[in-house]
Amino acid sequence: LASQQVRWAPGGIPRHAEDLELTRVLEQSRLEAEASTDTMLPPPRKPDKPIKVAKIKPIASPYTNFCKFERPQIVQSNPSLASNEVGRALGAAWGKLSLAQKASYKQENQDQCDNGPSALQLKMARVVTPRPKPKPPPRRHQVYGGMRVTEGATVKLKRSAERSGWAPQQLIVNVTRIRGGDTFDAVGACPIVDDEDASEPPGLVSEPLASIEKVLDDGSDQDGDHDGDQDGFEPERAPVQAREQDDQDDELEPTGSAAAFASPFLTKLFEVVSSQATDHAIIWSIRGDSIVIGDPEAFARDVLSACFDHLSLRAFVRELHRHGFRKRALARGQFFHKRFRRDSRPHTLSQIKCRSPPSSQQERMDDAQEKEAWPSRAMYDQEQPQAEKRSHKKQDGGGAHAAANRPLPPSHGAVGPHPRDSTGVALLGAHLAATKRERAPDLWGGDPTPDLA
DNA sequence: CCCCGATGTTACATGCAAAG
DNA sequence: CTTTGCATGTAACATCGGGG
Repeated sequence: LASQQVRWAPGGIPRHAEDLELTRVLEQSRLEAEASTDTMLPPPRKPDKPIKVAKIKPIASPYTNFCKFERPQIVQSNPSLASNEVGRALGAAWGKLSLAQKASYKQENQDQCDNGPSALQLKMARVVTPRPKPKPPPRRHQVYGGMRVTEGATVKLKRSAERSGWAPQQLIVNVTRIRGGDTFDAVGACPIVDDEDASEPPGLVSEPLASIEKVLDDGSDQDGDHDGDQDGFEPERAPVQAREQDDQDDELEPTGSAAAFASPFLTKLFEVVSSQATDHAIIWSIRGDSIVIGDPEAFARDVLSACFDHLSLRAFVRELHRHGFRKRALARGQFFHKRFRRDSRPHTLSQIKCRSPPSSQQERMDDAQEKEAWPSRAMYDQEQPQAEKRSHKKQDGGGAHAAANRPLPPSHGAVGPHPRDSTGVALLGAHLAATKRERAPDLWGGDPTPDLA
């Protein structure tokens, strides 16, 4: 068709008879194609894409904030720069900043977490239109005090001052759903206290313990057959139900002498978290399924030195990891383990196993024999991206980035020094390590940590 | 429309080795 | 066995162009 050099008049109308013939042929083939598709089975449906798991956004780094703010300005002043060149320019500009200037971006970053829009964000709002933030999910409140609560009710909550050490505060919330146990979801909280400075935006009633002060407006029936009973939850019976559940647990898993094998570290940790004397430093989360180190400095100063002999905060975190604890996403200083809960029993703690490196002679020999029996084991450990070992991470090994860092298999002659050493990356690593030591110390690890103990 | 690459930094997770 | 230091890997951040 292209060789026929069809000439079309403006408006798409062919000029000559040959063009008319061509049009007729094309139209006929179009009609035939349509007719054939009518009788054909529909094309096979594309396989459904894997369901994307919502990712929780971590805190943006100071450098990210810096780029967010500076990138538009660099692009505006140098429109000819490619995107990678802009990134390079950003890196150069970041390197020229003093520690104080970098810290200011970190401060902005912190503001972003604590107090809503920061000065930097407001400044950037003129450049980039921010997306509307999704409505925050209802907060879960723990209830004690034995007052009956129904869905739809408006209740007046009182923060527990004696446990949290915070100023007592009263709030009005709407109960949206009875969760069972001793918690319910609540929205629309607003402060009703005299202290105006203690105001807190709706929906941000958070954490520790709250007790029901008064049911202001019970939105459902009063005869007791409210929706909350669907879960079998009766707030005034909650303590009794908890005891009954504990008894059932005991029947299923008799304690026996198992408690004697619980790790001393876990036993101490459980005592510390449960003790009210250390509530200023470490507490249970509101659901009782994770520990919250609210004040790392106080925790290191008052708790670690007293209860964990010469254990620095960094080592404490490492010990948590060794026992299988995980950090809660987006929650600094909050760790959880499925068996380590406020309502855990001693035999439950004993089921938490500590991961130890092969320390004994026999274990070392076993390890060596295993490597000898299966020489590719070491290669497997290297070849297998850690993302595959960690079930919660991506399965593709990080794409080209991981492929670039992945060592060559032995068949490619990767015997002797680590391949990184031959690529100059080792020098880069040394440089990074040197620059890392110059950073401000971080109490949570990674950087040189003052041994507060 | 979607995905990938490029850019530098940070936080986090984990393995290994050494010392006590 | 405990504690610690060091090394390493990975994901995430924002943004644009290019390719399928």
